[in-house]
Amino acid sequence: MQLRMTNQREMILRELKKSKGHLSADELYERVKKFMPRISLATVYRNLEILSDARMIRKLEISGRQKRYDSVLVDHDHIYCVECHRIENLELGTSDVKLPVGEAKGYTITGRRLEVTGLCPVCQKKITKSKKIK
Amino acid sequence: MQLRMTNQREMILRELKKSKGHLSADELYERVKKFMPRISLATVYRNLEILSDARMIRKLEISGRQKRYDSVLVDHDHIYCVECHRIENLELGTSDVKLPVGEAKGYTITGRRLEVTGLCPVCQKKITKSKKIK
DNA sequence: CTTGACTTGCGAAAGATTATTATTTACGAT
DNA sequence: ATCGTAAATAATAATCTTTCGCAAGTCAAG
Ligand SMILES: [Mn+2]
Ligand SMILES: [Mn+2]
Ligand SMILES: [Zn+2]
Ligand SMILES: [Zn+2]
Repeated sequence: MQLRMTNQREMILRELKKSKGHLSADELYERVKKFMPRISLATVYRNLEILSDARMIRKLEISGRQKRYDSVLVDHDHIYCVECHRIENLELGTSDVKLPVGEAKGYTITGRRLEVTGLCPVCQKKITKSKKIK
Repeated sequence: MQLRMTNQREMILRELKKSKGHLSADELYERVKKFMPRISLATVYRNLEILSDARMIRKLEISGRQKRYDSVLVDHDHIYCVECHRIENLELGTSDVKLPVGEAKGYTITGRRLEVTGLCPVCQKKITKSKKIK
């Protein structure tokens, strides 16, 4: 099977890269629709699947009900705001995480998913304010 | 609001603890149904939510479409087979993972989720066999 | 026994993703 | 440039997981 670079696929890829974020399929759909009003949500899903199979993007398994997609291909971790569900990249030095490489529990290890959870600066402020009101 | 320990709730809790695994709501439903044929799936979902709010079990945010529930309350991580989706506990020493405590990127850190991915022993064997056939 | 808060079972609804299908399109070969 | 065809699209239906709404049931306190 050979990949064709259709207008839709190109646009989806471009918008994901442009955003620098971790968009869900429907967020991406809303953005792409600005330029291609007739595109279908299923097309966005289909292409995100195809593009991640082709290792041109990454599908993130992350907290929350919706899957998110990342245009950054190099390995990295994420930090997640438990309040507003914002996701940001987290660059950890090699000394920060020492994981069993090779094997553990008889498993052949292929990777890891590390998600640090916390409160983002914006949500911290909101909470501080709401406490003052009380 | 006070929790009542109903038969259904007790059974759900018992079966989750008995399994020692990381069951999804519908897996648990199937098991409980053996003893309580008239129980509703919604009751299982409702109680899993209530029990995890009450910190009697933990709801896991992990790879896969379905949420999974854990009867082990102490902090621990997981290892996940990318082939058969089995999930096992992973006890990592404090020296294994050094994460930014306190804050990073302006976030107030509240926790972490670490998921090591790999191939379980069973799936390794299966793959080795299928290669031999070729 | 009566009251009222907590629960249940059931069906419907919601939300996210995938499948189906008729039609269109990209692109290598002619 | 045109053609043939496999790949892709739009629209829609279907599926899967989880939650919701509500009438009926349960239980503890008074
Ligand atoms: Mn990222
Ligand atoms: Mn566990
Ligand atoms: Zn936030
Ligand atoms: Zn496996």
